Amino acid sequence: MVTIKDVAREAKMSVATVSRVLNGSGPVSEETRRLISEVAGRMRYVPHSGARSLITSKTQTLGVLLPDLYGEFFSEVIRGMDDTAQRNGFHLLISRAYADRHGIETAIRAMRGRADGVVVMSPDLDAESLLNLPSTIPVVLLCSVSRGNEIDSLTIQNCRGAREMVGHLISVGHRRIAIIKGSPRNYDAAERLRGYRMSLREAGIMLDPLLEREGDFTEAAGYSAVLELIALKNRPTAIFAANDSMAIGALSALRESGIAVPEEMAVAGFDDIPLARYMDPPLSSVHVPIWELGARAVELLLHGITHKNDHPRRRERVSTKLVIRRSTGGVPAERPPPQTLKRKLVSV
Amino acid sequence: MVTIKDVAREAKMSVATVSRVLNGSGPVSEETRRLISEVAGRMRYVPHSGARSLITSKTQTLGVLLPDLYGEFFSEVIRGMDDTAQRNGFHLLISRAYADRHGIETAIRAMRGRADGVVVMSPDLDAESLLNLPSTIPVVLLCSVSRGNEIDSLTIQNCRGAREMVGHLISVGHRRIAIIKGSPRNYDAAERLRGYRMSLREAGIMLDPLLEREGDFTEAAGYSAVLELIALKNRPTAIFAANDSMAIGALSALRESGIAVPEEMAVAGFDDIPLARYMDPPLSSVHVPIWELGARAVELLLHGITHKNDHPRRRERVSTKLVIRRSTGGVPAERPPPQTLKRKLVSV
DNA sequence: GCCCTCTATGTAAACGATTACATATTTGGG
DNA sequence: CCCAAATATGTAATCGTTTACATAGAGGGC
Repeated sequence: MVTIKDVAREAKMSVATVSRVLNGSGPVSEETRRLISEVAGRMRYVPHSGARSLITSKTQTLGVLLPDLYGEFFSEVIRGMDDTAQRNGFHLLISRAYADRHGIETAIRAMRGRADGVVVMSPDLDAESLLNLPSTIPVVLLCSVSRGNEIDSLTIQNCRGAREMVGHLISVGHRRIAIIKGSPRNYDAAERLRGYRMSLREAGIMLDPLLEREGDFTEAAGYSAVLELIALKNRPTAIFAANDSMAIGALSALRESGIAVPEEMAVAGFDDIPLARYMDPPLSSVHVPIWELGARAVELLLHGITHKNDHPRRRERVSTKLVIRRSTGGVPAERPPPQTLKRKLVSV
Repeated sequence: MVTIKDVAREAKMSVATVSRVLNGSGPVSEETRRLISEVAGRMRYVPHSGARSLITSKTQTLGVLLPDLYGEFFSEVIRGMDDTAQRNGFHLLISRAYADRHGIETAIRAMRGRADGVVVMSPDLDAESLLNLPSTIPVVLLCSVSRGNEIDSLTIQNCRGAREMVGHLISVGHRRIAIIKGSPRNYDAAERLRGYRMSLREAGIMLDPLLEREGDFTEAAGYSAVLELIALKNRPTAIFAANDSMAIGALSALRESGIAVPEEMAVAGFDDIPLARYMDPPLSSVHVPIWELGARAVELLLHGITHKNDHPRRRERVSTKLVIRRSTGGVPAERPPPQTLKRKLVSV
């Protein structure tokens, strides 16, 4: 491997000068600049980032700790992070970690000397556990919050989004509205449940425990929850699933049970994954700007890094948007004319 | 930050001994071992991986270069890679790169000193461009092959999978079978097209250029391709989409046009994404073991690394499997009894 | 008691860059 | 023509590890 010394020798210059040329730091004559650039290019010299980061104590790398995430969410959040990181000259070191405190600590520790900061996504961790992460480098919490105010955090406007969707169901006439919940330990799921209940209470509708079914964000969970719901003596007329995957499982179960959507049962989801509009009927959902979520998390992290982790902590939420399609009935279907269809779909 | 020197001073030992204890190398007395472990633990010492990799010239990190990938594929391939990497004590440095030769070269170069090897996924790049990647570290090509035999590569059994699916459509009686293609520059897409044609030829069916429609792997492309196909004077009776996303777009278009699937039109996809079984009707597809794809790519890369890139190059393909559901008709629907449903769904 | 072989530990040289400081050369003002 | 300032380049310390080599003491065979 060719090092800076090799280049220096070949160009008959000192390593210092070579370094200066390569980094554009310090004064160098135009002549030397050209000579060294030429030699370095010819020898295909590439600086060794490990060595560089040892002396500068900057790695230009961001760690990302993720739980087991499936589908579009994972891809899109990473896309947002990578776009933002690259634009700022950073790389992404991605690692999946067990969601318990020990797993996270180990993973964060392994980042020492590898990353300048870490985005930790751990929606299933309870707030206390995250209180004192043993980290000297900046940390941003994604989709969870710590109890204290020690860590920057970024979350989805879960509660508001759920409240609006349930509010919409109520506004088109539903009174018996079921929810398929996510895991009780999951922050997003808990917040969405809170929004559901809040909305019902606001409309003066009594909460019915029978209408709150367990789920775990998988299609299979949505499927079996529906089987239970339609077996009830007093069936709901609408179902709000805490995410789209479960809503899709729900649609599938309703279809097989011969229950018409939205006529006999309205269905709504959360996330607005790209496939939602291709369901039958197209699925109403709460749109989550996932790319922005990743992008913003990295921005927060970079801010922490430039301020050497000595900055007022922030707590932000990205806002959601109601997307009403046919599965909730009551409102004209979203069906753009064919000629404009392609562009619109791609842009969403 | 606490360094190995701090630990040495605190334990009144030399850095060499501390290093020996921490790495379990060289002889140390049981007493010193305990003392140093205790001190290091108490001081929360974590070795600086940058410094370590500088001297050992091992980073314990694998680079991953990906194009713009969407949905389940992206998540799942990374999951497979990360699982395998972690099991071998490696980390993943993930970067999205422009798919042109220059972008890839730059990205690979940026990996120097950061990664011990790189997995490059670049299905849209032509074979020649990949011929001489300027890399001293091992490279594995994913979903593409280089013309020479200079680089390890791993691909999907695209051609065989497509051939089998089209063969199945033929076996249930179809003669006019359309294909919605992927981008012509995409390796997977080209191979799937080849399998489609091969299968038709084997059955003595004339190829009809009108039945080969352009696509780009998006739902929108599938949607509009179907609108064109059903406008033909001599409609096909079956549609093979080169991936599931386009098949889903196709289903949506057929539904809106009031064409019954599979009675009036059979539809098949490729990839077998988890959602395929939740479509209406459940979508027949060619199953691709995505996790295994990622896992195997990392295994190949690790092999190259341990052999210092001086090993016979391999060219492997992961095998696909036909999954027939209702959208192609002709065969009993896959609908497991409710009680076993959940387990089965999750495991797929 | 001598020498040889272990075992346990320390010393110091790498690894490949950056950069403070020193030195040499040029430039220009008076 | 001299000296200060500016410019260009070099020398060497440094970052935090690993590890080859050196050293010192302990144990054992003769």
